[in-house]
Amino acid sequence: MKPESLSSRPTSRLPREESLGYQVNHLARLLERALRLRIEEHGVVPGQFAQLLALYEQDGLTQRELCERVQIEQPTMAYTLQRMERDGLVHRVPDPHDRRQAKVLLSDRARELQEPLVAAAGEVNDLATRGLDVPEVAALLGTITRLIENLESIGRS
Amino acid sequence: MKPESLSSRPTSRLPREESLGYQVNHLARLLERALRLRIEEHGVVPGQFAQLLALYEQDGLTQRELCERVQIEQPTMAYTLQRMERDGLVHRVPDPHDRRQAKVLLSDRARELQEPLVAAAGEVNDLATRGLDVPEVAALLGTITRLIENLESIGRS
DNA sequence: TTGACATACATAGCAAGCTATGGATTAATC
DNA sequence: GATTAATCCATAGCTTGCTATGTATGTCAA
Repeated sequence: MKPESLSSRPTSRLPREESLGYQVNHLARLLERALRLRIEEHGVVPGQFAQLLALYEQDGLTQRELCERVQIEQPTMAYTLQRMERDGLVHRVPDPHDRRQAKVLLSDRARELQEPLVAAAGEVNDLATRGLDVPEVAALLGTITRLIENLESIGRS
Repeated sequence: MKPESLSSRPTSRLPREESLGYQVNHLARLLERALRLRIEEHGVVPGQFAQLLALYEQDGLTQRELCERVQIEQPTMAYTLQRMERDGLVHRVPDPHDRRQAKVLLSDRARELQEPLVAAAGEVNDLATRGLDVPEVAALLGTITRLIENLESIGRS
């Protein structure tokens, strides 16, 4: 009995329900929507969320450091930081020792949002994983991490 | 020993690595990139992929029907179909019985792309799931499906 | 010290997703 | 039959992601 990987199916058909890429994309959009509904009252949008989490861990990172931690390309980060600055979540302080870069610092408002934002993310997680037991969720996160490692390793090989 | 769900953690910290939403978003972007690199030679982009799969299953769907199958909002589909028409992948034939709608039909070129596109998706799936055994991948897809059902059910409740 | 390379950030242009809204056509109701 | 409601699609405006490219600053070597 052959393993029958997804790519070795006999015909050229590929139902969406069996397509990993489609399912992951769909899930990502649903999670983003659920998060958006719970954080918009705080004037935050999903694309700013990971940046805020990173700055809660360590404030004053540079744009480059944020890119590495959040795993977002630099131009995307540049625009996101512009919107976050516009929305009063961060401000940037030029580094006097290296005028190419600037430290990104949380505003007071952003710091006050930490609790409700993390709570909102927890709500979404709980909602999404309703009916699943703890090992199942752990297995999910573990498998996702392995896929991410697989996909990131191709750039480095 | 308490279950300790993601939302009931003691502090207000939420490492990205433990955040379901972040990890799923990250994985989705990596899968999209891997697919893009493999299909761009055929003049197709990731956002057109699910639509093509749906039309390979059944040609001549309306925009509305495509939205339901691909689970994309109607305005997004409208723009994507415009680009697909521009790129010579589909054309639209007005329905004489209901002038509000039109059937979306695959071009010859699009039909010829079915084999290589499905092969490309298979390659990405195999690459992403390298080192995982078949039950592990099946469990992943099954769990993802359950999360999708959980998140979709909130709109209907 | 200066010319070449490297690094940090910004900008342009595009894709792909969303919500909100509008216009045209069909269906339903009075 | 006329009005109202529902349906289908298009458009506007936004966010979030990407690649490609430009500009300014810093670094290093000749």
